[in-house]
Amino acid sequence: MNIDNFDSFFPHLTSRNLKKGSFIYEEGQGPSGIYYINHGLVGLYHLAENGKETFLRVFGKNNLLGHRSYFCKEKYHASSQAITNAEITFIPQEDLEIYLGQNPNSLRQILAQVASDLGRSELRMSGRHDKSAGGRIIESIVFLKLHYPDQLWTRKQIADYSGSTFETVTRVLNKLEKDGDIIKNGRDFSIISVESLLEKAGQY
Amino acid sequence: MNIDNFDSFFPHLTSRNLKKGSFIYEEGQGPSGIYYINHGLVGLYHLAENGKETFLRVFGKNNLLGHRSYFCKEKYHASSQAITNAEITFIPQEDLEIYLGQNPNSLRQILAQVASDLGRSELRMSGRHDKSAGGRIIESIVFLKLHYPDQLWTRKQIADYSGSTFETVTRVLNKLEKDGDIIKNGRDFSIISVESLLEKAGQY
DNA sequence: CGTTAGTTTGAGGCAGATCAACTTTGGTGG
DNA sequence: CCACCAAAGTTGATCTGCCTCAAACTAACG
Repeated sequence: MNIDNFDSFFPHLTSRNLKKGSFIYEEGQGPSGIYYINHGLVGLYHLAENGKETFLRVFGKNNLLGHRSYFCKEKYHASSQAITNAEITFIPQEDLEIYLGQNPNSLRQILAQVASDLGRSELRMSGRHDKSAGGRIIESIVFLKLHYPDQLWTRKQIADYSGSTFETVTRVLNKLEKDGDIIKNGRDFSIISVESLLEKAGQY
Repeated sequence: MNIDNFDSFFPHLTSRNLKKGSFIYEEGQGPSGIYYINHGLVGLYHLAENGKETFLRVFGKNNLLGHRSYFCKEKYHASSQAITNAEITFIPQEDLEIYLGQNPNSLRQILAQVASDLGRSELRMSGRHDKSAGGRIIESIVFLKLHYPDQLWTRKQIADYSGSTFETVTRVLNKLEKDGDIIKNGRDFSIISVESLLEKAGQY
């Protein structure tokens, strides 16, 4: 939860319904406010010229979106896209600043969130070199499944999150099922033991 | 500059002199305040169990250090080490909170810094997969040399910053000199044209 | 001027990306 | 409810960037 008492503070703002796959903003644009996710999932993606995608962050119910660029006054460094159908509310700069003025504690909460995300990002960056692809894939499925258990994550999404390819994700998933760490059903799968997986990720 | 009027606000705090190579804090410890760098350079490093190091961030004169962990109430996710002889001041939680209460704008400045660092970190993470080692090395020497021109960066430091190895850095540097983009003198080198380098980084 | 930390250069190997062909899933509309 | 089909997943074969290992060289400092 990133904003306290959202509904009571912004009763005049209207939400927008997004279909799965639609974009909220794109890399290079400049923010004029921030977004609040009423429900649904949104992903932040960086797309390189050569077509390679990196899945940077996931945003869910009650999360803020677009706040990083807003607070450092930069253009968006990545694009945000609805992973599921979603409902979001845009909070224009004017309303946001009034809210921040009346809720001095909220800035501290946002700072805590961004600071935590920075740590996570730096550890993921480190993992790109001090861990194998398999280890990163295991950590990624643990993260994605634990935080968003109801979501069916595709091999491509797991690959883009872990810094790998969907073929390699397939192979790792097959091995994990053979080892009894996960159970596949259809395109989805469920984790048998998080502890066992994380232990295996370290060995990789 | 991360803190306005540092000297006038904390006249009672004493600074500490650090020799090149000494550690300020280590991964896993919990912060009880933050550090202010009076002068010198400090590096933030993540060290993996298999010995691989990642050079996460550089801190220079008047920068804050250790603020990320402080504000999200996490343990340090990496270790900070003096790159040069340095002088730093520890600001205990108590003093810091008084300062923040009297300078509401400072929190916003720190948030802007952390938000900017998050963007940079995520783009570096993306670059680990959508750029070649050569491209990342070129971007790294441009960043390090432009921001800290007086520092002699070793091949190892450039490698750990770019996500590569010092042998590969050597080879890239040799090629860049052959192409006339840099001039080596001793262990150091100077950049002839930033534009030319960045263009080359994209092609890699 | 000795020492050591840093650099250079070459050779070889491999993790995992890439390419390709095929199969399965699950949603859609008739 | 079934037939269809696009999207997602599987599997195997190949290829390569750059990491790793090794050995010699050199700058820079006390």
